[in-house]
Amino acid sequence: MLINLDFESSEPIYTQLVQEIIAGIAKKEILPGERLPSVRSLAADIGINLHTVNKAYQQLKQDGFILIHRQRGVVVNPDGIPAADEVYMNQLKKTLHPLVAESICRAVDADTFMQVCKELYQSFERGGKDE
Amino acid sequence: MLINLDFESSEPIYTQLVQEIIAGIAKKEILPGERLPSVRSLAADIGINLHTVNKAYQQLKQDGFILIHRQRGVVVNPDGIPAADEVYMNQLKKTLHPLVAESICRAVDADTFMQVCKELYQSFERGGKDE
Amino acid sequence: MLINLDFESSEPIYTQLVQEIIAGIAKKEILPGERLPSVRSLAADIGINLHTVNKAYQQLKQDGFILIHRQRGVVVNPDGIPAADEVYMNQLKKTLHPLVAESICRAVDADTFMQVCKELYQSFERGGKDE
Amino acid sequence: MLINLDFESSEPIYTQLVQEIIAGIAKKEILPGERLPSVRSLAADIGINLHTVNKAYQQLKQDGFILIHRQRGVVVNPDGIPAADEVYMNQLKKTLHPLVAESICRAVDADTFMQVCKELYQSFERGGKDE
DNA sequence: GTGGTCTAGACCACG
DNA sequence: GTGGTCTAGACCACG
Repeated sequence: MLINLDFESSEPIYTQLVQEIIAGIAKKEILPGERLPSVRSLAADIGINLHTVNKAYQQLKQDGFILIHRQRGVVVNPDGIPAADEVYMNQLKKTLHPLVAESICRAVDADTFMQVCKELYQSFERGGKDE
Repeated sequence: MLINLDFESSEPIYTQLVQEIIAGIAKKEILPGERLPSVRSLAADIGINLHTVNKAYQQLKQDGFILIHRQRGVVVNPDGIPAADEVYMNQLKKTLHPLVAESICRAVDADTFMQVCKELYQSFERGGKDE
Repeated sequence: MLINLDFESSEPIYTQLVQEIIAGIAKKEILPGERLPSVRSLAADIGINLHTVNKAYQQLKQDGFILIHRQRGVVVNPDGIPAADEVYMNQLKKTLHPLVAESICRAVDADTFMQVCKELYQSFERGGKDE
Repeated sequence: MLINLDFESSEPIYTQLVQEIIAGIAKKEILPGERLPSVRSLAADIGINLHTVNKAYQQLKQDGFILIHRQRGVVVNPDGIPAADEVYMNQLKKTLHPLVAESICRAVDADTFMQVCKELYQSFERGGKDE
């Protein structure tokens, strides 16, 4: 899996890292039960601090994506990622809301918007070269 | 237009304000050429800092949503909001990307995702009671 | 509220801090909506690192005890603490299980055990001098 | 006796092992004077490290649950487990304190809390299927 | 070797 | 002044 970080972005590094790993799982580059690099080795590989990696891992653990064994390291949740519940769907809507609002203002119609979503979905199925 | 702010959110107040105003424009509650309250009066109405409102207005101006005249005050861009260009669409894709990734992991399929988007679009057309 | 930490304990400082603050809420020394000290001032008062206080606050936030406003600081959840749900009760049972097991081995009968619990409850109602 | 370990728990394995054995004694699945498996065989059975089992046994010995003979192996204390003394009761109170505090905050009243304890006691008498 | 905890110190966004 | 992020470096428990 390729981790792609933008150090100039205002998006925190740990958030970007979280998103990259989720993308890797979505693309099935890492499967349930598979190991992720240790905090230290990933930090060294990327060239960031170990605490930053740790913060990303803690959030992924919190959200059910990974399990952290103190000894055996970090693995993608072997039971799979928890399916979307009402809380997730509401959160998703809340996040999409301003994107839809601005798109409407800028004359992007619903079909175009949905087409963009569909293509993103397909890019993950095809191996996710959109990243 | 109703401005709805969540002071407990981690989203900065000025960002929420920007989004609320954009939502108001999307719902056609405020039309091109119409005036927005002055920085001072809006700040007083909502009970937030002058700088916060100013920051929001500056960003809206930057993005082509409003014009700020020294004398005539703040108006929604009379020429309409600049239509989406390639830069906007790329930015949109980049923002949607992690949402799609997590949704895939959580077993939300493309049709469900697009249905959520469609409903959001419809909520704006109907007057945006989803806010 | 008095924060009482044991730096010799194997219990992490941030965990002790979490427990002390929960005890303060249980004793009604801090009420819903009331402010807690800022991360920095509490760290300075106790003589520990700001990150340690932050970790405690983050956990309290996670568990619904407090809200963290970036500007206005930290307040006890004005809506009150989320009531126990099934998850909490199961967690509680799981934590009590080994305590009951060892107590049985050591000839502490159910009535004595429950009496200890009752007295602890009463100590909180009386102002919690048991701490 | 069934040893049930959760390798995904943040609770150290040796602590879980200690608790499982104490639970077995509480349920009278192993009686005073009865032998426990050797360090080696238990480690092999469960599939964990020798040191982990050893650490658990050392703690059980320390707390008076078992005796470790060079030749005769490991036996549950034939004189029975040392009864609770003041030290134990104080330790128990200290452990229960944060559980009671959080339960109060979460609107679990004393009767409910004690009922949970009572049911745990009963589960041990009935053979401890709650484990 | 692994993650967990803690410290010290820095810079930043927000308001 | 507030919390958020990030770094660098240290020591520890676990196995």
